[in-house]
Amino acid sequence: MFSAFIRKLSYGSDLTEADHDRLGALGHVREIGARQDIITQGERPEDVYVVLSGFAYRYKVLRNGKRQIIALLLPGDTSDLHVAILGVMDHCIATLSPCTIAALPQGTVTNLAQQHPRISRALRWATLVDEAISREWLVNTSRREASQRMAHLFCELLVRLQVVGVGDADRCPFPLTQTDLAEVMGLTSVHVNRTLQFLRDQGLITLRKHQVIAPNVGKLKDFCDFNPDYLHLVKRVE
Amino acid sequence: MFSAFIRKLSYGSDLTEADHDRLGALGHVREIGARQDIITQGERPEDVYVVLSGFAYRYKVLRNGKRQIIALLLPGDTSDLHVAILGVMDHCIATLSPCTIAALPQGTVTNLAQQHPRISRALRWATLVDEAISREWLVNTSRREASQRMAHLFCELLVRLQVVGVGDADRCPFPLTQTDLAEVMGLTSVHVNRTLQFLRDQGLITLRKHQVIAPNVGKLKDFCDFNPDYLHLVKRVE
DNA sequence: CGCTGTATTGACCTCCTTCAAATGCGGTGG
DNA sequence: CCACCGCATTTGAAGGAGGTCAATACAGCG
Repeated sequence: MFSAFIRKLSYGSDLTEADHDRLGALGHVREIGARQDIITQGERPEDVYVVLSGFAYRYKVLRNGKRQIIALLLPGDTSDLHVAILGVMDHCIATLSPCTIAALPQGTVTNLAQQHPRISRALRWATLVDEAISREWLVNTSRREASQRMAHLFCELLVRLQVVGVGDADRCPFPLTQTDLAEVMGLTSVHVNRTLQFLRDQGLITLRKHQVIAPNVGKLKDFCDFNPDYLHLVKRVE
Repeated sequence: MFSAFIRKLSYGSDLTEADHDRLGALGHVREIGARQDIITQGERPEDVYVVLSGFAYRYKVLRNGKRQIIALLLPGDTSDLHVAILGVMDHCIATLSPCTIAALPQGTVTNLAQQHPRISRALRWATLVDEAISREWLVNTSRREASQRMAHLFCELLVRLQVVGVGDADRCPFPLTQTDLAEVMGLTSVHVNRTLQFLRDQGLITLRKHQVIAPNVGKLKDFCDFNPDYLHLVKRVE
């Protein structure tokens, strides 16, 4: 049940079997339906959340009603580990598809990190990767036009999901509607629709039945100049 | 010399006088000229950098030559505290104006955090704020049009600089050229120029002699719907 | 006083938005 | 099995925000 979480963290640190066991027996696990808020802006978070299955996301709403999805939380991803320090959430986290979520009390995480250096390292690594992804998204929305921007997102998803054992090298689940996708990409849903048609015509991406299929992943990566370095997935050699 | 750093961290934790002293005697300080790379993509960072004076920034370059500025590092800001974990930089850090920079060996930071819980807390707070800013920038470029986007940046800068005692409530140094500003905003320099004219005509912002002046800060904040919560500058009450 | 980099302007183009309507589709109840 | 509902996708037409290219003005500096 925690396999995605453990698989992901393994990229950040050489975890032992004992570490796996510790990570696999954490917190209070529950199922949450699709499109439910887990925590909202202004709230004071008590727990750290780990997505065990399903897609969740972070978002912000502007006063004019526009929404922006800031991050996708895939299986293995967590909400902010130290978030208690900030006191109050400056954005919301919600589910996109039905999710399995583990809620760990802040103290559990702190203890775990203090007592087990490899886990501590893995968690800090995960935090840094989240930041790196956030930076890449900023570049993506600022400097790539719609079609490449969207292709880049799909490349990222394919890699991130592959890491946690979801989907395949050339296909993966994708529970977002085109409207959701528009809120990720900083576009309108109309333009998302047209861009998807373009990508399909080019043989780059097909979106069907809540699944993304990339007939030719190499071509897709070339098209958007995808460089996965920012995901920091290389097994470290020290 | 470390006053900006200490002032900033004071917002994240109740530092003692002793903590101030510890923070004020750190690392190797040097002056760096304007527009110098401090560390570049692909490099393996040894040190953590603290900006003591001047403006620095993070940026990424795409293969098509387009650049995007991902973050501004103002006095008191640091490069990534745990960056050694990632191994390799996925972006560059460079100076914009002449800067005073302190370079702390990774180990110094780790020890400091381990031995002094208040400092540890302050540093983690600073990291979280950086992330929050990054998220807000994503929203800003994705969902606000040029004039509001730019106004929002200036609001943020005024607040952040105020915190570290640089500038004034309605004015602050601004060493960016319009081309730099374009790379921050995800626009072209031509459009930045026209947008600045618009903002000036509206009496919102004047940019002169490497200084930003906001004749009416309230009006500016209203114009772009600025909500400083994401900077998490409220002194905590626990 | 000339040089170099930055700011400014104009004309034109295109990517993306807006608004509104039409089509498709999965699920539900009869 | 079909009719219907609500939601998601698709399409069209028109407009606007911002990009591109290229020339000009300006300012700081040696």
